[in-house]
Amino acid sequence: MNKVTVRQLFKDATSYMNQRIQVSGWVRTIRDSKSFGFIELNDGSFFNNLQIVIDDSLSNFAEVVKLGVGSAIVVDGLLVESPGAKQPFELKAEQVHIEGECPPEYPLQKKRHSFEFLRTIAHLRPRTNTFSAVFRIRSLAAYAIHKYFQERNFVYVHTPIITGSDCEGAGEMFRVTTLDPKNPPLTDTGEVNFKEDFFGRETNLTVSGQLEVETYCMAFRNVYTFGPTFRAENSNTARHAAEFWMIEPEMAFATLEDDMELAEDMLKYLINYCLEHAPEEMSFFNNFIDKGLFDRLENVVNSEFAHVTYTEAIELLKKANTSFDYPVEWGKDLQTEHERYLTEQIFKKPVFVTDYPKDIKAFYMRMNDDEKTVAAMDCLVPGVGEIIGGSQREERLDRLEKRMAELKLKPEDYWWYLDIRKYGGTKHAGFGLGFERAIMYITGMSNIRDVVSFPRTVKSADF
RNA sequence: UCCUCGAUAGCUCAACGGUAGAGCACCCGGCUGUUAACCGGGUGGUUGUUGGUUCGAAUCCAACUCGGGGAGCCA
Repeated sequence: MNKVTVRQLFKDATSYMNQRIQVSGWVRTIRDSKSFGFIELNDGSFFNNLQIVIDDSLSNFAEVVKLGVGSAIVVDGLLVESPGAKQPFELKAEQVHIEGECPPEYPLQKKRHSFEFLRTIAHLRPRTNTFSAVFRIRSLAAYAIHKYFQERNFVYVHTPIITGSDCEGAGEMFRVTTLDPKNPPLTDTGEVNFKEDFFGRETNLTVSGQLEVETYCMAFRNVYTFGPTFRAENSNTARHAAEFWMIEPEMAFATLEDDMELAEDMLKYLINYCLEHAPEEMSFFNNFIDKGLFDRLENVVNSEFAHVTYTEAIELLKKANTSFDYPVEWGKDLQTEHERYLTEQIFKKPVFVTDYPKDIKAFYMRMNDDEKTVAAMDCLVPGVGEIIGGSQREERLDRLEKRMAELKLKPEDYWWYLDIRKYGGTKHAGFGLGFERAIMYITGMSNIRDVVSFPRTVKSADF
């Protein structure tokens, strides 16, 4: 028997029309009458279901009709054109083999469930329309990111997950240790003695691969990391997870302008790739998750991103005919409401805000000639706000050391990072894109917990 | 961490100080082209936890737990 996936059928129905084929998958719903019935079968290969027509000529008709939603079956039958309006073709079953029954207590019903409930059954939710679509997009997007960078000869660098650099400054870290928490070895002064720990020092899960990837940038010119990162921040929002993936490209001999060009181009490529390669899923999101999704994505893909300096943005916000909850003032970071006003009301498209005051940005960002601002950029998009943050890095050793001293960072903790400036340093720039936030933006899903297979958030690490 | 809303049947919700209910799911029956199938009947509850107020609490109060939305921090 010719084994076929539902994807093959939908992509090339004519090759299989009026042929005897075998499909296998899971029952999404059964509608039955006295002597015939219909099964909606999803085989995982494609977003849409295949309609199976069954009748009492089947030896096990009575048994098949009683199958619960979620049952696994293998069907032999004839592919025919469907008289029904909702599907182009259907499979007239000649034999239905029951692989795995699904009892009535199966939590998924054929009606809509709340996302909150589905989070409690994260092991079953990929079987629903929404999560099937989300995780196929997530898979495609991950591939598209590699494809984008590989086609441009960026080298993929696996930066470490366990890191000994405890001062990346990007947030609270998760400790990695094999010491017994009830009885740790102590030093003479009564502190925990990490010299006796597995690595002989304090180690943590990485909060960013940037510092490490910068070192490979000085060897391969254009590089990127794409992997998990961890933040032990007590952030309780729909946009934060303790474990998330980041894309961090880094380019040598590049300026902030090159950096923004890359960010804009990559974002557009990513969106186009998903629209092109998962049209069924994307239409589903546009119809059922976020009615304005296509308009928003097309606006991003077809517009030149706006550019504005932080200082100009402050002026624009001060002139804005709106009262903000937080005051607009040069030197203070832009609040969420300010960012959204800029991108949604003033520019109505993605916008790069550049050249922030040095005091609200990281130590490694390149000092501008005005000595007050640094060559940083945030990319703000309508609907979400900040999606990308990047900068040109400070390549001048003396300036970097001076800045670190101001911030009371110990040079010995960064000896290898400073070496990069010492030995053939060049100007370079990069950015970080939160993968989950990109997926949220592309799908219209509004909670990060619903774009991660098994999300880890504050007080929650089930599965 | 702060503000705010919420937790009632397997799911989605109603009942707002006086007998805990509906739709869906599930079970039984009917139906020869359904598509969130339809029609009839039925099963299903320690009202998140603990304590308090009251003749009486799902309902009012307090604490806790968990969840939603917003904010901070950020990606």
